[in-house]
Amino acid sequence: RSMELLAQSATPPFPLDGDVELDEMLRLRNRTLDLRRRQMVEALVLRHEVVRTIRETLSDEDFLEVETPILTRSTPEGARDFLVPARMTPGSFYALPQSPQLFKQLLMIAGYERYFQIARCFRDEDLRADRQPEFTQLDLEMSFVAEDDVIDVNERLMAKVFELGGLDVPPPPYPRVAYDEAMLRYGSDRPDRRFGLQITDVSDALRGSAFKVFSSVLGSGGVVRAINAGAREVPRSELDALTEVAKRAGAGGLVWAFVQEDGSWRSPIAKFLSAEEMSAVNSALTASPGDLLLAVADTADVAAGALGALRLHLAERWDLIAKGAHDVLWVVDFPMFGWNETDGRWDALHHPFTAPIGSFDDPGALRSRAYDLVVDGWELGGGSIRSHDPAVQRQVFEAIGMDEDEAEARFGFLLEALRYGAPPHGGIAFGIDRIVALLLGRDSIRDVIAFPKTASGSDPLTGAPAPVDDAQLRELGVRTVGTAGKSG
RNA sequence: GGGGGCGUAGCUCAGUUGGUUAGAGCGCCGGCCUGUCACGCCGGAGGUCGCGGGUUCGAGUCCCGUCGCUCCCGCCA
Repeated sequence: RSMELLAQSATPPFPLDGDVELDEMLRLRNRTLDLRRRQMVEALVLRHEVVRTIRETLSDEDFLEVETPILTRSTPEGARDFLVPARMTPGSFYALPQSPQLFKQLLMIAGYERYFQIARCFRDEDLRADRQPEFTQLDLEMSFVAEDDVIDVNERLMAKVFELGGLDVPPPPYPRVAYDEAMLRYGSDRPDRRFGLQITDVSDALRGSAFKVFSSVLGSGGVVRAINAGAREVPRSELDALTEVAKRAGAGGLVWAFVQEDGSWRSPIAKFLSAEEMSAVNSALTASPGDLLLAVADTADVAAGALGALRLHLAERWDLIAKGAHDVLWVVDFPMFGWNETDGRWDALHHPFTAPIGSFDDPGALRSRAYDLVVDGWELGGGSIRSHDPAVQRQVFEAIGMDEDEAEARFGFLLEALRYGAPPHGGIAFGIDRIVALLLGRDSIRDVIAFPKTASGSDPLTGAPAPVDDAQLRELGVRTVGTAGKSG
């Protein structure tokens, strides 16, 4: 027996065995070595299995995988685009796609009834644990369908995917929760229902209250909502911390109250409330003596956001989520538009190609034919039935403040295509990175992407983004300024 | 753009109210042991305490600025 030395290794900068938590910069700078670690191998292998299962399942269901362009046209709605200067047309730019949305609709109109793609998408927005500037979607679209058809195919597909990750979830059909219900009960459009602490509106119990905060909020169309946090010893210092959580989420403050034996409250605001009011709130919250009540008075949106954030905070603080518990649901019945305070106009809550339900006379009351798949508080995917009638599509553009010329300039190719008879169609897109992260219980999608970016959008491995040579810029017709570009 | 956390040896971290030569475990180097398998024993090297300024007799520790990593809000049609 003889052995041959094929290659020699220097001492690695960090241990490659075990599951030591390493500095992110160190990992990404040495990604080649990081990728040798068990947790990364495990992630990339499972990722492969997920994509393989998706391809096989959808192929068996007669879906056709079609590639759509990476160099495409900028559509300034929605996320900021990454732009690529077009050398052959100086002053013009390609945009990297935020999603293949329009192309897949064109495929439907062209008669390809079932399409899918494992598509890379790009959005030039700030990063999060679950958001990278480039990410991978399972994008699919179907013709001659309504909501239930899309949901059905995808429930069967996702059930297989969950099984791959060993997720213990009940078989489909998955429950559907209306958007309004999700916002009210969980303070979020991607509710995590693995624990209680549901939110209840207690406005009716407090109308005409002598407590000024309540009366002024309720008098101006706001709400008072509360969580019964149960019987818990919570020191003053922690109540202050909870108040901070609520404030950071936009609330003016947080009311806390401990229910006493006689139903009255031990609370900073107890002296401003009548026994009847306290009793009515208690009963709305089915509160018993010893329970801690937490309430926010504000606009419905702010109250929902603050109590939603508080819910998640308490779940973590008190370790309320059972190990191995999972919750899958569809959020449905979304509003079509949301009021954009900054620009003073309606925005499509989902996207403007989503089919609306209702009358355009009251845009705020319009619903959309959209659905999101939510698992354990993660939005894994979302989709909708689209507008296949060009007249409806024009109405939507108009409602979001886009005049006819502008609609024509930006989406003329879609409106034109719709003129030639579009089948009713709809689809969905799932975040592959999120799915794999969820299956593995990872906190960040960075851990399931071979070569991800840091939170500031850089890649410590290659040094991207980086300045380019003046010569390169000149070739693109870009004027070079000062020493912004490296020379030579 | 805003807020929170972090930055001390190659790695993970500890460093009391500011006070001599800044520590531990793992790793690394040298030696010993040789049925070992998270081996064991002995010895050793290794640190501009992210960077810059300030306060002080004296700063890892306090203040200001800055860079980086990270989480969150805004943003993400």
